[in-house]
Amino acid sequence: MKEDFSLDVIFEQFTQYLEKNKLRKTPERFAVIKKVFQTEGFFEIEQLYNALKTDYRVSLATVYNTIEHMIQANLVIKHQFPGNSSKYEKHFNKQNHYYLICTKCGSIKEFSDLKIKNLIKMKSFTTFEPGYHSLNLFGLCSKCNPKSKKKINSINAETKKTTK
Amino acid sequence: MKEDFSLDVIFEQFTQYLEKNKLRKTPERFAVIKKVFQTEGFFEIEQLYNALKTDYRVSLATVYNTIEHMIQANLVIKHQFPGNSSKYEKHFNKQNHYYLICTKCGSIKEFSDLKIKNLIKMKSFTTFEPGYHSLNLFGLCSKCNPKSKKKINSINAETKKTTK
DNA sequence: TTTGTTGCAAAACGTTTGCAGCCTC
DNA sequence: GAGGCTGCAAACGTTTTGCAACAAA
Repeated sequence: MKEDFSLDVIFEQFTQYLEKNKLRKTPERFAVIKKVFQTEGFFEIEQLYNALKTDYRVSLATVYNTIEHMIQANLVIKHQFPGNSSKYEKHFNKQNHYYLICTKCGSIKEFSDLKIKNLIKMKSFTTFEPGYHSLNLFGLCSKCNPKSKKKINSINAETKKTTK
Repeated sequence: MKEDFSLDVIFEQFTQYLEKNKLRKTPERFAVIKKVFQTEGFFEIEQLYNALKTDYRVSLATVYNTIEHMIQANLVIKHQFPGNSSKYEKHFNKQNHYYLICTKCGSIKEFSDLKIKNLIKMKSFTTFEPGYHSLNLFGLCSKCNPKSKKKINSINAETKKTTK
């Protein structure tokens, strides 16, 4: 799930959000954003906080606060998968999110599918304005599936191939 | 999202699960199940616990414990929508779950779409065995959408119509 | 100067755990 | 009878909150 972005553009987008909402441009906020966009894949708050602490003085409360703003500004997505703590993910512009979640071991694997994506995007509603969507397929991963000694009759095995 | 079920069948399915796993058939467990299947829509543990307490002596721990077994037995689904506490839903046999979630007010509305459902069900994976899926569309509900004084150009407004 | 934002620590909250006694099997 | 299950209360881990000091506007 590669994305093109430069920190400048991100900062710009966030600055606009801050100004629009009459919020202050504090160094802490930009430090958090920078770290988030340097992080690959999911991250948890505690993780991010620890990473930040090493070269910057921030409090947990500020990290939570800033992430919340980033969500509002459409720069971060919050996932609440099975497990104790929420997972977050950077989210440059609108994107969609497809996951295979193992109901036994909890492992999460991303996949993508253009046909599904387009079909969902086509759909419109009378009173709801869709932004992004996320699709979770719950099931058993290869490790947890008893009858999986390599499944052969896959019609279209396109995990991690269809992207972009 | 109406479902046909009788408590007997549910009890039967759960009993099978218990026996298969060498677990005991305690009255508490059946009291929890009964209450769950008498509940419409989502519920939270605290809610369920309070409802049960009025006419039965159960502990919170037992409620959590039993719900966990019901999930394993495929009788309950756990949702972790934005918000503090998990939401649960009875789940008789395999079903899928489609929601419109307002990113502003957090309201959740169910919808369904046969085309999407079928397309997703068609998909197969080399190393993953899908069970059920859930699709979350995040966006703005009518109340929170500034430019929604009744949207007219909806191509196919089929919320709550496609459900079988 | 004003007032939003910060760090800190305490509190809150949902959920999990330990344990003695109970009850299914 | 043995061992899984219960209720209870304490513990846990994440997230939120209150507040005085600080700093962006």
